[in-house]
Amino acid sequence: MPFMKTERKKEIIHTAARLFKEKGYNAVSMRDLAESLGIKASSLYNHIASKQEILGYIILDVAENFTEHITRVFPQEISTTKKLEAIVENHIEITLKKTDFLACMNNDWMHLDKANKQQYLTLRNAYEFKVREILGEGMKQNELKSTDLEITLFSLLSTLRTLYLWYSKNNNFNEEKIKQDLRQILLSGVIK
Amino acid sequence: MPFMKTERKKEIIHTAARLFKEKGYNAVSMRDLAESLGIKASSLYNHIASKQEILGYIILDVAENFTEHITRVFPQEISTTKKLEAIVENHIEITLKKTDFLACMNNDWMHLDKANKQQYLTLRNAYEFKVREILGEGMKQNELKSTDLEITLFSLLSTLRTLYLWYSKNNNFNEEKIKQDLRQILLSGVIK
DNA sequence: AAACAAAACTAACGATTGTTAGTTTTGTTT
DNA sequence: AAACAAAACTAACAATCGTTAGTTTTGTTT
Repeated sequence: MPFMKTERKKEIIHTAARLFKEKGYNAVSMRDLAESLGIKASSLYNHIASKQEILGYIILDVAENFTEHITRVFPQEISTTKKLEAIVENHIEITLKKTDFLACMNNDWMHLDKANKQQYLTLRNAYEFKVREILGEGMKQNELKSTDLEITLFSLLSTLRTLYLWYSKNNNFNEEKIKQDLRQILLSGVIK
Repeated sequence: MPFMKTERKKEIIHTAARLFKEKGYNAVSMRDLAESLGIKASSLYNHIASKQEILGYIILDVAENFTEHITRVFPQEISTTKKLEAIVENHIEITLKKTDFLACMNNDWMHLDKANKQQYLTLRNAYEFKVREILGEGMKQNELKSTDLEITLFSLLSTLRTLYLWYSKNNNFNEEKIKQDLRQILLSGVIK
């Protein structure tokens, strides 16, 4: 069966992400993961190098998704409001498409090994920096209310980061509706 | 030394909370905990019954703090805005006074044993229900903007729950200032 | 049918986990 | 000084952890 090269690996990683989301990285054993896939734990090592590798793949994958998007939006010559809307939209999209990966990133990034953790934190800091710049520019241009920059940033990101929790509970998750509602709640509270 | 009855136990629990906050429940061994206290792991069992007991104590303690407060505020005959302000204030206070316990509750509640988990979730659901009622009443009385109730609730609670993350990073955490800022961001975006 | 590689298996390893039993130290009370 | 209890200790247990080595099964390619 040498036709599926990385297919099985992806299957393992997605199953792992689902389990990690439910119980946390450390509470999921390789035997648990293997059982969910209908194989023995040792068979996993035909496809992956270590448990750590799985975690690294999951978290850096979704972290890079965020980085990629904001790197594209940041330099555009559009209003602050438009940029923030694009960011909210991106969070919603990733929440919908990569729920398990996102949950895993939020909850288990501190269990990454040293190299991966450093890379993750670098990406995260760069992301926060860009959002901070956008908010700051909006306040400077008098497009946003001049509340404390840091706390506004924190509040915005907190809500967006934990969106997946709310998504899991409400199955009637309408992408267009939630986009409008979040814009109203998060941005109308900030926009003059 | 039979004078300190529960003093040492509290010390253990607070140290555990600090470690759990940093590394997560499952990543902290009883030997790690003991070492932080300068004793051997087996000595812990002179004071506590199990690792689970520690987690249960931490989480239910802070959960009951929230319950107690909202049970007191909920039936008061004051405006919705005043109630929400009281809730925000309480979250700030607990964030400041019980940072480690709160972080532990947010991150490790799913590692509680069956009985404690059920009790925690009951308390949490009751809390959310009361906040939902308060928001609903405010919208009904036309005191709040009529955005989607569930998503407003989610956004509010997300920010408040993860306040401790922001607090850890910013050491210039002025209680009075943050109270005002959060009221502006969270409530002014909602209040007409 | 022979050859081959992917992917499963069995069996086991050394390390670590939470916890228990039994003993000694420590400090207070009589 | 004798008695006592709190709280430390040593030593070990059964279970589980991630992982490795070596082998067999499976399915495709020649």
